[in-house]
Amino acid sequence: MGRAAKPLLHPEKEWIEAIRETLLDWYDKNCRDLPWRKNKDPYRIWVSEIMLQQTRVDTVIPYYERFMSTFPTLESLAEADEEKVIKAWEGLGYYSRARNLHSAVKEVVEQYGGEVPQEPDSISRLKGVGPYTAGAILSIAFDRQVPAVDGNVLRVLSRLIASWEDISKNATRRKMEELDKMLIPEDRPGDFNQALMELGALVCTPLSPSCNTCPVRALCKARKQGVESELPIKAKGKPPVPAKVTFGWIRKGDFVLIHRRPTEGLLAGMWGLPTVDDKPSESAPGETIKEMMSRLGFQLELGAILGEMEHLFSHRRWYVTVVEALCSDYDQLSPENYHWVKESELSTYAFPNVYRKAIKLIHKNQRNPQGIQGRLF
DNA sequence: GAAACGTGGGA
DNA sequence: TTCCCAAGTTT
Repeated sequence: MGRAAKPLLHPEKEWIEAIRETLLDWYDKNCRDLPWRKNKDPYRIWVSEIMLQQTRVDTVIPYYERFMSTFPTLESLAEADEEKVIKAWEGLGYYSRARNLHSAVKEVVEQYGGEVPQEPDSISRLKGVGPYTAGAILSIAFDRQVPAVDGNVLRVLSRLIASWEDISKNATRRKMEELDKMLIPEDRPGDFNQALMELGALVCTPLSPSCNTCPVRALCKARKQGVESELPIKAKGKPPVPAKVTFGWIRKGDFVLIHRRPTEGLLAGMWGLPTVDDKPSESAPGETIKEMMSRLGFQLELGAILGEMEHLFSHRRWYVTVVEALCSDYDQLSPENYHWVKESELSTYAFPNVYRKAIKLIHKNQRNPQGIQGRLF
């Protein structure tokens, strides 16, 4: 029995009407001109919604433009090789989104004649389409009266009704979906859902919300109670788990060796530098090279330690040692499993940001070799 | 329910 | 530097 139980279940009729009118009016005047708002092509909306998962609008825009010019239609994406799809996604992160989207689009071609299904049950069965994305596509592209509750909506609604429920909980999202259902007007479901999100992105921001310019400030219960900066309640996530890894730096002339990462786990199936998770028992560089040899399937000798760096993922903290590994017989390498790429091309492979950092580090230490004496980690 | 899954920006 | 976050889904 939270403090918000009553308003969640019984919002006043007048309040609902006022929220609808004010928010839609505000949205008409303030909605941003975004590339996926050019028309209501469900495919265009779909791609944008997948890219926008856990990702900022400004980050998505250039990827979206590039992706849409590479795969302008649902059919063109369905026909594409996965390699090409991943390539177009490279740098955006959460790569299973791209794989799931590709597989779901193929399913739409095979099972639904290329038409994005308009029923909640059908669209929700597509890979990568969860409750939010299903609601977003259905309401925005097809004007179906379906809730689309994302982080923005959770925050905005929590403040509007002064809910103290933890928005990181699944149960809270489901309750907010019920509330959203009651709010969505029959005539403009897509615009209303987008208005809620737009308000969250532009006005009702996580930190220091701009209540003085908020169109619905007079209707906001958190504002009325003076608790807008305390809401929403969100349980803190766990800090990234630290781990030590080694990158192998294997050169042949001007080229560097990359191989395909395992098909499961972090950066699954992406091309990258040979990477070994350092277990405590084999944390010495020599042991790590042995591990790398068995991974790659050919002889290697330990070279110099080229540098050390830290990289932070949302859920993992990497302490990276870059080790030069020497190969005496390059001809034994089969081209299906390995690629030789120019150092300058390396940053176009996943994960580019880490490799840019690594290359910079290597160059710095080559200019200043006495800088690296041994392992710091 | 909890953990896994990326990246880049801002305070 | 460090932490939090941004239009979540899958296992």
